[in-house]
Amino acid sequence: MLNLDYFKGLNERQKEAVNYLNGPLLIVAGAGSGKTKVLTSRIAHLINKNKAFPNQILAVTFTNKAAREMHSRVSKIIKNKKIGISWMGTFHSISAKILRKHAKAVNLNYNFSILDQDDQIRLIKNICKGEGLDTKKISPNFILSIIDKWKNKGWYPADVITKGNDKLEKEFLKIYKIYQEKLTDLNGCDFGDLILHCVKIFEKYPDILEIYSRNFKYILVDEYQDTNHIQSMWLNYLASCHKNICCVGDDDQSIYSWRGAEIKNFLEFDKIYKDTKIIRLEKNYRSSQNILTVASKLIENNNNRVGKNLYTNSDAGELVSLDCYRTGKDEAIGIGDKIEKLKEKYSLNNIAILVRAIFQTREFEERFLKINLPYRIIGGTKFYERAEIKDSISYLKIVFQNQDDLSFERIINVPKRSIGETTLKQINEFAKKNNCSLEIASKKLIELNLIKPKTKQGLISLINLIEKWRDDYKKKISHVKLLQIILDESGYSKMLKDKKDLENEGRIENIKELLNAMKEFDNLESFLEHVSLATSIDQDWEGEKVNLMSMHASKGLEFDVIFLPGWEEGLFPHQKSIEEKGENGLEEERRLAYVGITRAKKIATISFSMNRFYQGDWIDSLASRFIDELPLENLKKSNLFNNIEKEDFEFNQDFEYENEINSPGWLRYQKRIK
DNA sequence: ATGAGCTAGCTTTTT
DNA sequence: GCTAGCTCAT
Repeated sequence: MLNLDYFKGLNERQKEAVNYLNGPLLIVAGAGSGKTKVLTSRIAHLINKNKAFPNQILAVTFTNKAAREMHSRVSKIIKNKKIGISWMGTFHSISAKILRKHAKAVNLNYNFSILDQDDQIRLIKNICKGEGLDTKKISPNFILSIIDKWKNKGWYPADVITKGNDKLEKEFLKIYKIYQEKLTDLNGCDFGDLILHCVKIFEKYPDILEIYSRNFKYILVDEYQDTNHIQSMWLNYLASCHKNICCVGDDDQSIYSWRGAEIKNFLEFDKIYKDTKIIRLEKNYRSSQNILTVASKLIENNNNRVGKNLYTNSDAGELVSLDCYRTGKDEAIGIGDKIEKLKEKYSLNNIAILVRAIFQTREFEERFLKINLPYRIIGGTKFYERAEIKDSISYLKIVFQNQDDLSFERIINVPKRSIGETTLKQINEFAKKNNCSLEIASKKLIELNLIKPKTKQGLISLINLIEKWRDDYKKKISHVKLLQIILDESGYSKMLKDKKDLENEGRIENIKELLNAMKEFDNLESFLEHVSLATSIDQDWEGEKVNLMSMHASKGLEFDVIFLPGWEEGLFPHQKSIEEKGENGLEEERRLAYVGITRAKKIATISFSMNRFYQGDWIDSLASRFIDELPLENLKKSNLFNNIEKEDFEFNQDFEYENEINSPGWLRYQKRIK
């Protein structure tokens, strides 16, 4: 039976939000106001009231993590009922699911591959080469960003209107056109296409749209402030029948405009949907009064916002610390020392350091290794983006989908098979001329005896192996076993084992982890789908470790203790952000600061240093302008300078400071090395 | 085909 | 200071 307790833990506003079921609803949910609770309760309520079957509810998030979280929380409320909310997922995963069913409508096969950014760049580079474009003058990254923008606007190449005589733009459009053609040939699509193709299908085939728009009686959207134009269109189509769309978001936490997010969608929601009910959740359940006040006062400096008044019943709590250090290194030492003291009261897992740019974690890592303070870094290089993982997956993909040229190209000479640039070019040209896949082209070239003996041998062995693996796959060998076979027979394992350095050991570990992760899936197909849409396998939260991450990555998380180092002009707000987007960029940086501060439940510490070793040089830095915007009465300022004369400092940067010797971490380090 | 050596550029990165 | 990505020599 259903667990009806879900209503008890809600405040009046939250109850209203859960209860208001019919018609468009916009929930303006401040930081820590319990929006996930509202969303999950709402889903439970819909099911409980028999308003809809679980499969008639569409719940969209941006991240897999958020989707998982929502899933597990709903399952907890709806005990015993064995129902999956089948349409709960990210924009991309739900789009992929729809697209697999109707792939033919956009000239794809149901088993199309999904390209990640790496694949996209390689494809663009290829096209540029073919078109004689200098990739040094125009970076493929830039071209890709233009194409992405077009896709976000909902434009296929034919829809793009170029401005009169902008030659460069015309060039980009040409590349876009070829790019889309190539994708079709590859039987693949990129992340943008997943959503764009869906929208185009909805537009062109009302009968298909009807299946979905009729089915989705209720739609819920998380982090609505981060949607872009095409996602908003996508939602409009799906909500067109019942118009029961409930979007939750916080304009103050919109920090992904550089990925195409438009706060406009959020701010103008009630213009798109008539009779929109707006509910504000302004009671904060997370932070102490001091923390909340500091964050609120800061964000008040933004002009472009709905404006809200967060309040809390919590105690004033500790003042927010504002620490000034002499150098970045001192900052790392100081924060390390503070954590040493705090860890008696708080679990390390509940302490986080949030930085603007991920390279800033280095200084902390160095220090923490030295004092033996365990830490984990969240974000950084994504698991599935690691070379060895991508190689493994490319092998699997080429077995599964024989048109996947990108995968074929990736592994053709990994491990080395004496197949170099020239041969690859030859294969590519042959494939282009005969309109076939690279694999077929290779076979033909071998038959025609057009390849040098040594290279030929390598190529033949690869092709035979691929065919053998396809046989294995048909024989229903488990996908885990299949990858093991592939890695052994291709010589990949041997390649890693032969190269004995630290990095390669890590690679072998990663592959083991991959094999482990694969076990969670029933078959190759579902695993590959997961891989295409996921970026990381679940971080291990095991053990007691301090968390290091970017402020972006911290959105949606909370910790007892938060450190916010590096609040210096140029670094935060970041120079580039202001240069590129002016006032809007600055406001987004300020929202980022707001997100950072509001992650803290009990203790927040902001810091900056006067000197920083940055990009190979010592630079004098200025405290961030955001620091001037913080309310003094909620702050506790300290200068954590060392008692060392300036001369000493300049003569010897690596001087071991006296106070360092007394720090707990340093003492333990001394013990350890004895 | 492959590795050494040099140069340019350096945010954030849900999918 | 670091590193990715390219050129050039082997």
